Amino acid sequence: MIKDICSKKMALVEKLGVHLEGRENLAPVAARIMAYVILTGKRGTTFDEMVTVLQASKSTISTHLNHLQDLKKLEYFTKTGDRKKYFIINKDSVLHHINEMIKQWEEVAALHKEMKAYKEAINEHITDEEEKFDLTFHNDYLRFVEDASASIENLKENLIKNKFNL
Amino acid sequence: MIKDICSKKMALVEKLGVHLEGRENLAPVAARIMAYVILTGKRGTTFDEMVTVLQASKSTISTHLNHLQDLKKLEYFTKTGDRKKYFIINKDSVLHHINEMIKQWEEVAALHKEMKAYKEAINEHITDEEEKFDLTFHNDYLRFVEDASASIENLKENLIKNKFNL
DNA sequence: CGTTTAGTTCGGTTTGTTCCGAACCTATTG
DNA sequence: CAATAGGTTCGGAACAAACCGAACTAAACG
Repeated sequence: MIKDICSKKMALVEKLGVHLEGRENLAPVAARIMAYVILTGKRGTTFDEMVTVLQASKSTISTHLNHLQDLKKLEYFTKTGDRKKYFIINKDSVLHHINEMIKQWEEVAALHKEMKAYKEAINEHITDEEEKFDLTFHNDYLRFVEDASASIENLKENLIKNKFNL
Repeated sequence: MIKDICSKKMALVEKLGVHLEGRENLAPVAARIMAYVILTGKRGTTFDEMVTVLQASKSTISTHLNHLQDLKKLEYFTKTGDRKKYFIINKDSVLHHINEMIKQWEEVAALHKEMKAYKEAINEHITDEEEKFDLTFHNDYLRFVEDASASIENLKENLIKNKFNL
């Protein structure tokens, strides 16, 4: 029974791990660390536990663990009279994630504006209307990004509100 | 003057290229191909032009070009009496991109639901309330994904409408 | 039929990533 | 002070990716 739950957990670690590898651009073991921490929850998980359960070397766990803390994805708490670190996901990782998204979209928008400006500059030197650059692609994309940013911004506000109301 | 515009173009190709490498998970040259095609616009660009301007081998261009077509990111048109292919970005790439995003978020939502179910199943076997899994992380995330999906879905509708109205 | 055009395919090199083991470090404990 | 706990750091092995050149193909041209 306990074994069933445990294997279920490790199956989920792998599944979530694969997902995080692609999504967050993490190395396989780094992604498994994230997955394991998420699925272990608030009780936290230690360095040694991860070495054992993820079957990776101490050096690998150490390196990735530090990297993940640098990225503010993980944090840890301690217990008095216990030198071990208990790792948990960063409390405001959802918010962090949303902020990352907003930042990325702002970048995309800036890029599209630059490309549009370039094409407009060239269009001025072209007399034949047929030959001119079509800007609808960039306009569509810019509108998409603007609207998406706005709705994410909105979500962010709601999340912050609910954090304090409930 | 023409040289200025050209170097401006190549600078943008590199900048956009770097962005696409990370964003769309493309190999360096593949990302440059996308960037160059985007910045060349509707007149289209040929195999040979890319070999020259991107300073890559025929084999590299060939492989990536086929890959990008498989991914529906690029398409081409031809001219009568001209065997060359003129590559342009897929006409509905914005829409395609939005659909990809929706699909990805559905995947994320499914994963979080699975994790939540796992934690709920374990919670039933735990008597001490303090020890139980906290589900707010998954709930927050699920709400975020649901709302984000809804607003992207909305954007999609608007884009489709505007495509036919104007 | 030989040559040119417009690519494709394959094998191999270069480059980069990911992980490991061994040695090391810094408290604490017996 | 030796041993243990809880890690960190470094050099390199193993593997994967990205790209290239050379040889090839298929259609059209002369």
